[in-house]
Amino acid sequence: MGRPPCCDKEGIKKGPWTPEEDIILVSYIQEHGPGNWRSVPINTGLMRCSKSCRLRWTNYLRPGIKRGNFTAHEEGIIVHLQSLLGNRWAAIASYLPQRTDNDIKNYWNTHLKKKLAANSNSSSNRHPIFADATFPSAATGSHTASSNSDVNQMAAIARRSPFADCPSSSYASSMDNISKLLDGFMKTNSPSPPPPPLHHYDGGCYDDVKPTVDVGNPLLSFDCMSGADLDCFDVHQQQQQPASFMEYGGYGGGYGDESKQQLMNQATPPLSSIEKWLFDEAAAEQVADLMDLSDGRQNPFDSSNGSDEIIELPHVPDSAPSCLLPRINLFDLAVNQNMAHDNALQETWTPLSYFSARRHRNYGNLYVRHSTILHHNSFKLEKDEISENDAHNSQSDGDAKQEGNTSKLFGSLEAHIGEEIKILGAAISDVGVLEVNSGKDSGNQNADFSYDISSSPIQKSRQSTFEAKDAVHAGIEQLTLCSPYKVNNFEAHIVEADSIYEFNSLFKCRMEEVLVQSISESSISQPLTVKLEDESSEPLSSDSGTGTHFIDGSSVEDSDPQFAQLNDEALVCATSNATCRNESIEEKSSEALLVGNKDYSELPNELLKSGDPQTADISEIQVQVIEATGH
DNA sequence: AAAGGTACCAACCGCAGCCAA
DNA sequence: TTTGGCTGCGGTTGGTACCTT
Repeated sequence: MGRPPCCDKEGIKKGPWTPEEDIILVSYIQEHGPGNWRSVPINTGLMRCSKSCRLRWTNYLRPGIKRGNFTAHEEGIIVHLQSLLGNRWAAIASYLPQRTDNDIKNYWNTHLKKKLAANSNSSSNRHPIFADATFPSAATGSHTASSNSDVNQMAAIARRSPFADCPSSSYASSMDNISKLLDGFMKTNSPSPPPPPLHHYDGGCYDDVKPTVDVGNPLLSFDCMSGADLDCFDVHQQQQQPASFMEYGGYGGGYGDESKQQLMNQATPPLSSIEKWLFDEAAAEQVADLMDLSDGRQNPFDSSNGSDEIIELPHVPDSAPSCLLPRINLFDLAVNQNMAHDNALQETWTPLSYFSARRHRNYGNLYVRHSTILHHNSFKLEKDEISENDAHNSQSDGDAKQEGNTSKLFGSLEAHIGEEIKILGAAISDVGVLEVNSGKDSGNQNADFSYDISSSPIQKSRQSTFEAKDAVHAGIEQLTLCSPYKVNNFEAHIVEADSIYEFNSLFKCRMEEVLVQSISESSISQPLTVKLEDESSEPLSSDSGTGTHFIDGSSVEDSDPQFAQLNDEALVCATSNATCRNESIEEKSSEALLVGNKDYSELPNELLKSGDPQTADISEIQVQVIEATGH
């Protein structure tokens, strides 16, 4: 009868997860996919219950999660949905794919609730948009779940929202593309079968989720209840809503017009006006503004703040100091080996990971290609914390050839990769837009672009720079990411989006996937200790005899494979060179890979000019491959 | 500088529904 | 049909960092 217990109660570890536990879990899920949580602690050796593993993955490790720094738009959505749904955080989270229910719940309890309470004391300052609205009062139905005063207040506000005045949204079509992304990610990275038709993006890339919009969904029942009053809305606009919008909430996931048509032929519930308003960014921002929900915090990674300052990322002990260069090169994390090195440590390692992505910012007329080498020194092997058995179990599927490295791996991972996840995640969380395709096809000419890419400088430069090489998906923007260590195979991940905003979402998701993948694949399957060549050593590439390698590329496409080749050569070298593995790495000078394009020489200068001790020495900059084109 | 208070959030707890054995 | 594990969900707690006095 029943199933065997997922885990014994005794010996179960509680409390905060350690970075090495995270890595074990991530690498396991990377290989097997999420689900079957009962087997996770058994197969990985994690002393955690399955529930804890699931929560850790769902709320923290899962790709595509955006953490912290809720935008005013998100705040508006949360407030509005909370007023409609009550404390149904999972349902609310389903409308914010990058946020977890736990995160939203915490944010509500710690921020929004207080702001609403404060706002309730000054309700006379309500924005005219509410005061003048004549929205029907249908939301007083039983589906308005919450009973607290905050909710009632917000429900009252919601009832008076001016849906009809809001322009159409691009938000929901983002969900459509995220579904595509999800599908692509499943095909590419998971051995699991493709998801069944009724899936929608849940902020992660695997999870099966119940359709959010169903018969009992208050957002729909709302309209049903208030149908008599719908005449006050722009029904025509509703009818013209793109199919992708209709797919939101579990009806999406298909590719192309054919799939969309099929989906349209399904029993798709009518789009409610409240949804239109809900997903409309402008409207949500209005809500946020008028509710004065923003606490004025400024996202340090938000380049829209107009700052050109170099942002220092939190320093991780024993790890490489990092900084961000807004508007210039968000992903080039400058490294100072000296600061990171600790001679007292007996075992050190230097994983050479290549994190490459192309990214075009729509600020400053710069097209920047980002390549980062994360260079670690002096990582101590914490044998007390991670047993060899743990390490072995974490690789239970075999990889005997890597067995000699496992203890080193998990010892080395320590806090650093975990922190790296956070740092890069933070950087990823507010990056700009990647490549933008220029064309528009006839099929999309009527698409309601919330951002007119045809008039953007991005598009113009895109035409001159990338048109020849990249596949053209007319009418869309296109993002191409090169997964680390797969550049030679060039598994390009092409994501299509209908707007700049979608690109942001998709890019964030994809980059985090790439990051996880790079950790799982490169750090685990690749040797962990990479001896960097100093200037007197044998060069890694025949391109250079000095140890400094020049990638001569006239374009991003040219330099990218060269860079990857050099990177792979470095790894091969480390693999074949046994002396690279277990010796303490003494002070090694770095190699600088400089693009042979004078236009790229400015970033190191920027770093030098910065006066930042962490970045001032160009010899400490591992790699700078940057391209600025056009303009 | 130290102590106390507060804010934040990751993680746990417990419940309910689902479903496999 | 029954049993009990799995999963999703919302509420709560405990630890840590920050702030105030």
